[in-house]
Amino acid sequence: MDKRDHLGEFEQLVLLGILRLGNDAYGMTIRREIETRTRRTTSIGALYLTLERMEEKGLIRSELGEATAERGGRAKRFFTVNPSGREALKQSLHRLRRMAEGHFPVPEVI
Amino acid sequence: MDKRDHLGEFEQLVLLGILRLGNDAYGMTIRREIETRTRRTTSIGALYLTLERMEEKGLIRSELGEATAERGGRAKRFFTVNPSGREALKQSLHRLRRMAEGHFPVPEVI
DNA sequence: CGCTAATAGTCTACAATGTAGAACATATCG
DNA sequence: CGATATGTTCTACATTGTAGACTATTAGCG
Repeated sequence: MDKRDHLGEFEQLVLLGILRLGNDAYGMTIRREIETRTRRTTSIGALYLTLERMEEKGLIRSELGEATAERGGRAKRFFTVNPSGREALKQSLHRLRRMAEGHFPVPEVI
Repeated sequence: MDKRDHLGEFEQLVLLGILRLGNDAYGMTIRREIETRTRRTTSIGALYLTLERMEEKGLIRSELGEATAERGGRAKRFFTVNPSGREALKQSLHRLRRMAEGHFPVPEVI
């Protein structure tokens, strides 16, 4: 029931970032997406560490992309949200919604 | 700009709980509100510690109520959300909204 | 070629938040 | 009084969040 699947605030943002980037979600783009949309700075280390931890928990998965294309270029590591990650996000937003409703219009989730 | 005012997930829930309880927000009721609305268990220690920390940060304030009324009863400590707490909550939900919009219908904040 | 700039990811150390549960306080009721 | 109910404090530790230096890899250019 209470599977200790609580997501931190940053984890929520990262999951949402991956979802919105679709098949182009890797470290750099996820970071850019979060910074431009939320106007909040993030350190690259914080991001990768969070990705790492969420992958260990099975919320997301990653696969190395082939070589590169443009200028600089180390192989990219693309991230995808797993069903359990989607579920955790859904639950997390749902809890927030239940607490906010009636006071703060809150999001319908998924 | 980026005042490191990031709220954790639990902090968001606690702030919302206080807001929704109005003038009857104290430890026990806040806890009950969160548990019944989100179906998530909380330890009493976690709650008070979070309240303590948010008060130190100036997000909320508290005042001791007079004696009691019913059965058992130690003096209650009532909590109120300060303007800065309201603002932090607003910003926090806004960030989430910006990341979710287009994918997850998200809350209009305040 | 060999160097520099550009893009991307790893590692380490530490701060802030989250979680539990026992202990303590205080009042009512029988 | 002692058992019971309500409420808060304290202590110890786990999980998340944050930074920034460091490493890796490739394109462009003299």
